[in-house]
Amino acid sequence: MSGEIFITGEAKRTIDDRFRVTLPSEMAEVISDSDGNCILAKERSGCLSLWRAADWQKRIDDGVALIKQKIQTGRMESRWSDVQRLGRMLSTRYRTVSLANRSRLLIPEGFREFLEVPVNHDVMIVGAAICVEIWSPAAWLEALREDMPKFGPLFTELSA
Amino acid sequence: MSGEIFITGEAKRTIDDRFRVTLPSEMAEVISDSDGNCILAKERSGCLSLWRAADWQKRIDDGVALIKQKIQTGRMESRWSDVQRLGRMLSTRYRTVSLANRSRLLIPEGFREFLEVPVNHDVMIVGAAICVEIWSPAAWLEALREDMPKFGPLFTELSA
DNA sequence: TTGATTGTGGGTTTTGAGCCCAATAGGATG
DNA sequence: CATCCTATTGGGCTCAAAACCCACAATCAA
Repeated sequence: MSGEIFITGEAKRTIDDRFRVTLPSEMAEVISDSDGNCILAKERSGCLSLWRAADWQKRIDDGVALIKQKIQTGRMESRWSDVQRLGRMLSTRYRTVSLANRSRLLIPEGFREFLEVPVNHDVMIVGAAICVEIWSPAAWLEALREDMPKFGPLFTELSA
Repeated sequence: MSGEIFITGEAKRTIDDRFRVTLPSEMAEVISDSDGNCILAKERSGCLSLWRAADWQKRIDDGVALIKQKIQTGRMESRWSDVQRLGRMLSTRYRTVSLANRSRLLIPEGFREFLEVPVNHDVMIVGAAICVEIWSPAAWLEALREDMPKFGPLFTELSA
């Protein structure tokens, strides 16, 4: 993970009639490489994520390495959550996309239904530290309600 | 916490049609840095808070810096979904804002609905010792009614 | 080949944030 | 009481970003 980045910020955008979204320029800036390319992944229903290509690759490699190591040392039995996470990651369908004019993303066929947002409706663009996420408003509210109470403990734990 | 500050005071202001509020000059003075920047945070529905960037940093950015460092040194490999989740919550919870003319705050998109005060209506600006709070009148009354009875005991306890 | 549909790259319009200044109000001062 | 000063507020101007619109290319089907 190219660690210098830590993306935060929140913005509302609307999907135009051709399934395009304009990302906030700062986010587009950090997420895309010099050709304007990045990785679009299905995160969960109602949510897509955008990654720097290098980070995405690293994420997969690291995950694989981690699991291999655990299998070898016979520690797999108690860590099914990691296996699950990896499986999810690998089976998550993703593809490379390019941002037109450095900031306009066309949501490809196959990802549209997954996002569950109809044309000419709003999405939330959210910085998630290591990636940028695109949420349907409904899923976003749901996730907030679910995760907000965990904020304190999680912050304490991760920064310990 | 830069301990020399202890903000008190109360004022009524109205949010203008461009979502601007003018802070009492004494408060604006103490919470903003030399560039007029400070941190705006979502406190609870109906209440926003303003912090000196330096103080906020003590609370949050130190932790973020630590997490960044952990990411860089590869100590977050198995925690990426948690990092994502945390980043997401950080994104919605706060952002840095700058005060125009040293005292006028533009309430950003995303914080407006949270405050629940329509344009051209009043808010209460309240000094809360270490930060400045912006309350919707309804939430303010509610909080007062809730907290007032505790004031005596609390004051006695804290000043003992 | 033709026409419809979708992707792509512009351009233009509109919106909103930042900045500035003017008008008002109210307090302090001489 | 007259004057000055400063805090607050309202509104205008400008610029950049976002939304909107259109023209063209590519693809595919009839």
